[in-house]
Amino acid sequence: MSLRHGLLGLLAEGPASGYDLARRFQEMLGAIYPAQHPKIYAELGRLSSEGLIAVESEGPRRRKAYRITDAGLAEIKAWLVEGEVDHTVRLQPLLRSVFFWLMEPDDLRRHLTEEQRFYAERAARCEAYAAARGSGDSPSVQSLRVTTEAAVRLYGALADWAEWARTVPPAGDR
Amino acid sequence: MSLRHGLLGLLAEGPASGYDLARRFQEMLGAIYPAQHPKIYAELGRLSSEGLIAVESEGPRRRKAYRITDAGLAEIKAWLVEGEVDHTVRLQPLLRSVFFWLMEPDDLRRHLTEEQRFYAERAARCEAYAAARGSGDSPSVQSLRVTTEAAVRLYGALADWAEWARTVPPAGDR
DNA sequence: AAGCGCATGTAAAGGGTTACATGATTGC
DNA sequence: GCAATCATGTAACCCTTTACATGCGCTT
Repeated sequence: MSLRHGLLGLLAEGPASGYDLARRFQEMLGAIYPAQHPKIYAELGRLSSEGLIAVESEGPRRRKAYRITDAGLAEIKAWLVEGEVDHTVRLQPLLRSVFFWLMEPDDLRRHLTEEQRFYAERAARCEAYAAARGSGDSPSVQSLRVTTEAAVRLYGALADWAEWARTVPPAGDR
Repeated sequence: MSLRHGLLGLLAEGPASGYDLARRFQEMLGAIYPAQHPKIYAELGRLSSEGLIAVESEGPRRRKAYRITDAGLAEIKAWLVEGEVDHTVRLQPLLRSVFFWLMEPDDLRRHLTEEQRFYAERAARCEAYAAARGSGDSPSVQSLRVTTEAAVRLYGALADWAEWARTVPPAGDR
């Protein structure tokens, strides 16, 4: 249950609506922690009923902007320090790689080329995203750059791996 | 639904029981694709009723060993070539990093030190696991080494990132 | 007035974890 | 005989995604 704290954290930067938060989760956090709008609206409802966030304003098109409350700020800060870190990783592409020996060499090469392209593109996108808010110096932007750096390294590592895997196994083993 | 194909893939190496598969998922795939036994037994039941695997033998303690059928082998091979690759990544530690600016510098340093230690240890474990089956040359072992390489690179990248993040932001920003 | 993007939700289904439950065999 | 480990399963719960549904407001 970290979406809860993810929303609190984003709201700590300033008020936002469910729609805003969904968009940010999609374009900025989609690469590291995707979340869809139904989950977000549901969680916002729960957070609000618990007093961790509150409706700040109602706008056109029945837009509801939430702001974080003192209790909410205390909650996210406590979570960051005391909460258990969940190190779970679940990557289908790596599971697939366990079974590469079942693939025809040609298919495998194609697959790895495509994977490499995909990861390189993601890494580039994350880098571009970071560059876009280049000079911003607020604490939250600085944190975001740290996150982006992680994403770039992560996807870079996977891209390099895919390239390595494509060339290293001496063509057609099996 | 990739657990299904994960099980088929492991059974392609040879017959195994649910217990065996659960153990392998825990010790070898736990770092990249964890799965618990209830899910595994349930999926084995489904695969079996669909004729993709079959009970090979019943042993002591009502152990049931499954083997993959021709249909099952065809299914996993088709999946590897035609199946959509799911590139979803969901890493709580990276979500946390978006909110580093909400932490006290001391707490953050402690956190990053612990993270670095954790990832370095995981990388080392994966490396050790690969070294343990060092000389094996069968196709499936070779694939496993490719997977392990990915895991080592991945966790290595995260360890490096944590170390970098700890030192780079000039001590106490905010 | 038509169409797009904003904005919020509900419902159903799928995927996964945790806790509970049970029993057989082996080694001490 | 006792404990540990092998071995399988069920039930309840939680989390997440996909599909469905609706309506407002702005632009052309």
